[in-house]
Amino acid sequence: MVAARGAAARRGALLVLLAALGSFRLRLARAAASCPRSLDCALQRREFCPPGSGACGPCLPPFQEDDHGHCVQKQLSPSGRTSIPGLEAEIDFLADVLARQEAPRHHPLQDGRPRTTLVPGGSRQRAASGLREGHLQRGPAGTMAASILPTTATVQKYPGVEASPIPANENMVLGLIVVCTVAGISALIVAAICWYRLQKEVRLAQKADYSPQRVTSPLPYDKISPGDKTLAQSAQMYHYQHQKQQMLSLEKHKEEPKLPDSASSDEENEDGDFTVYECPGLAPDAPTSGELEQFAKDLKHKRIMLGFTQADVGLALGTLYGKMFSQTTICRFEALQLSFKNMCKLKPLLQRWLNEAENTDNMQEMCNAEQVLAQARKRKRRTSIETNVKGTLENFFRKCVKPSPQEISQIAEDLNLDKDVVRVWFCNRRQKGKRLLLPYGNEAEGMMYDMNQPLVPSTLPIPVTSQGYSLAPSPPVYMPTFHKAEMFPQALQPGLSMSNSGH
DNA sequence: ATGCATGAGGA
DNA sequence: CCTCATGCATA
Repeated sequence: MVAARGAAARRGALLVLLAALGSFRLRLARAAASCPRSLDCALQRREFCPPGSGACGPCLPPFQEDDHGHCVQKQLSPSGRTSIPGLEAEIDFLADVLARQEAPRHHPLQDGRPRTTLVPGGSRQRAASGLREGHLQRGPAGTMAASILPTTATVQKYPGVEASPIPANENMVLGLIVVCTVAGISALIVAAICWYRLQKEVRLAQKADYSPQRVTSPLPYDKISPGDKTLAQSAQMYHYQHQKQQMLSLEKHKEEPKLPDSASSDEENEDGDFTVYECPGLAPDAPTSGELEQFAKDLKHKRIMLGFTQADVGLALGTLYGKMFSQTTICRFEALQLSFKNMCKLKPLLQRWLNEAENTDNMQEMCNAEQVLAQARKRKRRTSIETNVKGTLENFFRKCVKPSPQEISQIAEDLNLDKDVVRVWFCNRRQKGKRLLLPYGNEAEGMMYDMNQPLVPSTLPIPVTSQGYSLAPSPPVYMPTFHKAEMFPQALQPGLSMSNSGH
């Protein structure tokens, strides 16, 4: 049984590695697309240069720089009159043959150019070497290149051979030649394209394959690539993560600030769920709202420039600092949708990641995979609440943000929902409301932060961030007036269910 | 990007 | 039971 588990675990680890590899390639390709130069260039420098900066250096042989400073493949460039020397030579050759047929006796060669030498061969040679390297993907490209190229070669001979015995049908021969030429050209082009793709793949694969050996991450577990070891170590990692997390959270005691003006003064004391101010002293760096926002924007921008996804970042945080985060969290961070306190807590980590990601060439810290084994518990299936029901809930929420258990039961009954679902819905709705309600008005009265930054009208209750997403979209954001809920004590009589449409 | 869910920690 | 931080699943 233990053996079986080991084998299964190994399989799992392998799968995960494969998946990671796949995503890594994808990312590379994505990043490459944004690189104004060639993929080769980027790979050589092991980074992708930002568009506009000429940091990539000159284009490499198979590419050529165009007017916009992009590296393009010569064959593909539409204006590229320099395209494929081999092709032109072949065309010339065919033309010669033709000419010789038409006027065999007259002027054997109109010009003295020795034009038979075909191609310096760059393209084909490279294709061959590419094939040699790429045993993995040789399938389609390999067979194509192998079968098509010889074909063109043989085709070229035919005109000469056939044409002399049949001098009469010159038109036919001409047509044949044209057809063959066209076929040859297109075959060459296809082969070139295939070769290019193949090359790309091969390089990516190589890069990805080498990477595990170069990885050096601060954690002791990162040599892990062999299966079993991975698992054992990830288990350790888990403990480590939790411990570290707890330590982290212990050392920070910043509190979420209350939004300064809008909401009247003293409601919501019975629950005290807003702690009013943050304590100034304890945060290591106490970012201001402006800083946070700026940082979030920065992070997003650079992350994208570097070709990472939000999930990558979350995973990388795990391998870098032992605390992993989901795509969701990174997303919410970038969108400033976390509580101020939460933002403050996450910022240093992300800051560190950003530095790391910018200044280091090994971009695969995130290839670690441990999320699999963390998946053990069964989760309640997500209940999807219908829109109209949601509307009703919203109505309830407007009247009372925190219904009592009885009220919750009542609502649940009315809406034919599970009580827990309703409860959780209210919890989440409150959470959301709070998020929307107080963006980052952290400058609690005492400390006015830098006034030179008109970034966010953080004193306003309406969250409008400079990122352009207005957080008050179609559904009118119900600013929960966090009153004591006494206005709605007995409101939940059975008959009250609005839209008494019955069920 | 978001909606519903979980779980820790706090009364 | 709540809040809060966070995540899976999905729109």
